[in-house]
Amino acid sequence: MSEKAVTRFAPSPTGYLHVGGARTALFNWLLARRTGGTFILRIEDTDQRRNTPTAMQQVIDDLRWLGIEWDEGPEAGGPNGPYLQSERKHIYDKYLRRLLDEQKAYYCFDTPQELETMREKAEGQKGNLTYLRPERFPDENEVRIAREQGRPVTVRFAVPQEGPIVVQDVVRGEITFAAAEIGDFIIQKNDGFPTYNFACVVDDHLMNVTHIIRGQEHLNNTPGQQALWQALFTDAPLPKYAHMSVTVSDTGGKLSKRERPEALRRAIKTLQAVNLGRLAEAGAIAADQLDSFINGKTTPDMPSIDAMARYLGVALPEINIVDFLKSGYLPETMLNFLALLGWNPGDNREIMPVEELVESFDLARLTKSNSLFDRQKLLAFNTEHIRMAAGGRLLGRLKDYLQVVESPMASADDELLSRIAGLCEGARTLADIDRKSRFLFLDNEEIEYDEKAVKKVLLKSDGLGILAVVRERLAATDELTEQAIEDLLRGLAEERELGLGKVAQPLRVAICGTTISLPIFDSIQMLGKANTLKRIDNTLKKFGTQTQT
RNA sequence: GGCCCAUUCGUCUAGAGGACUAGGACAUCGGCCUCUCAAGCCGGAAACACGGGUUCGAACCCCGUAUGGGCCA
Repeated sequence: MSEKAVTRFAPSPTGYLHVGGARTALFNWLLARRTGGTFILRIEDTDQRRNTPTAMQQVIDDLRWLGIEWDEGPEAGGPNGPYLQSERKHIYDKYLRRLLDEQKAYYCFDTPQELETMREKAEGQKGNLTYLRPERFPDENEVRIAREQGRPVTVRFAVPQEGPIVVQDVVRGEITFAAAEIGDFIIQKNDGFPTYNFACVVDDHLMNVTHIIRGQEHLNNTPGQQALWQALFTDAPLPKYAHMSVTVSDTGGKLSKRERPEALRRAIKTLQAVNLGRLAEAGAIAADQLDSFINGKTTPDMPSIDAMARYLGVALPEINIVDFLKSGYLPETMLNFLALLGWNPGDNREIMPVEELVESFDLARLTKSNSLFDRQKLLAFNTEHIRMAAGGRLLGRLKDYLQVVESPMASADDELLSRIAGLCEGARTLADIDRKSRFLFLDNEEIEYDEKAVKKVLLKSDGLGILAVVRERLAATDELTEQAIEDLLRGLAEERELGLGKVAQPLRVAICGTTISLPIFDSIQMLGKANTLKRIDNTLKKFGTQTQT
């Protein structure tokens, strides 16, 4: 792998970066890094309707979080800019002119209805729906007339019809397409902007891209792009194409952003007694918008979806990179896991730090078949990466996370957070750490008691009675060190011939409201004597009258 | 509907004609450990889609079928 690869990631900025896009970016980035080459970020924003103003920034933020840095692109600059296709129109116009002058492309003025008719006719015959090239290409005068008549004006590439088009794919080998199957595709839209198929060919050449790694869904576009490249840049060698397998969802089909709204829709339908008024309010949308969403007609934007899910307390499947961030995954987990979806190092290694991924990466080892995105395995990877990060970069990751989810723990100092993180060995996500520890950062009166926990631990087996004894003994202890607390609790358990759990659990529920927390001895020590006693008192007072069960 | 791609345990995969009694990981099941949740440790079950060839020999090569996926509509 001596050749320095120039690769690119070319998202259209339609929203957050999702896992599929992140994987494409990762593979291109890995190859560039592996070969000491260049990784370019190019924004494909020529579709005027689909771009949202903040979307590019979101994609940039997500890539940064993952640690995928680009050598050329927005904010980074570079010799082949601009890197926003919307700012490159003059370049595409130049190449388009040349194609037109050389009779390699031609204008057409078909209305959508006419196209539809042609299609139906084609379907009736053989089912081969390629565009029928006119015998004579329209001239400028006809273009002017068409414009005056208000007909759409597009430009099509005249795909050379001699011989089959053979694509050399790094992953799949030789793939042959009949030229007639491809059909003259549109390269400039009525709005004057180039289509994806045209712009990316021009840009890839101008940016000296050597390798195009992308999803299999682009395979069928490739012969057309290849023919275009050859028409445009006769002598330039083609870039190497590598079409990766697609990542499919466990719900079937390609992993898609639509899964989150769909999951929410299902949840709303399944849940009993949903207060729709409140729900609409939570999502900051109008009642009729909500109605139309529930009926599958429209989809509100992501913040609304997220807010409604939070209101209902349902967890939506993570799809976008930010979703994983918010669920407490580490960026190195994502990189590692995504890399292994469609690639492997050829031995039994699985958990790998980023540097190892870079060192081991090899295009020849891309997998052919589609793979399913397995969240359980992701969780296992995260557990492992949290373990590896412990004592090092975990602290920084945890702080970022707490900030993002606005945890009350976010204000804690580094020393405390380090100690807490140290007590969370085996945590699967950063959310686990937050969940087990945030009781330390709440006011005594803010504790919410989990109903099941109270029933099981306090109201049964005389949990409250034991708690009262624990309270007295804690009060009588001068200095609550972890050791002192342990001795106290173990002593009591032994005395009563109980397991430690029978003593520790009521205490745990008393101080944090649930049965899940940091180790109890440390918990008490960190909470401090006064708060601990106060919380026990609150608990005894609140549930003391219900002991007779 | 047309074209393209794929098919090894439930899932991700190793395997590039004899090294395969098909290896690993996640999940699952059983046990151990245990103050909770996890984690950890030990053990088990679990796959070459099907049918034809080629070959002394096929998970591996060829052809069909089936299934899944993608693109164009």
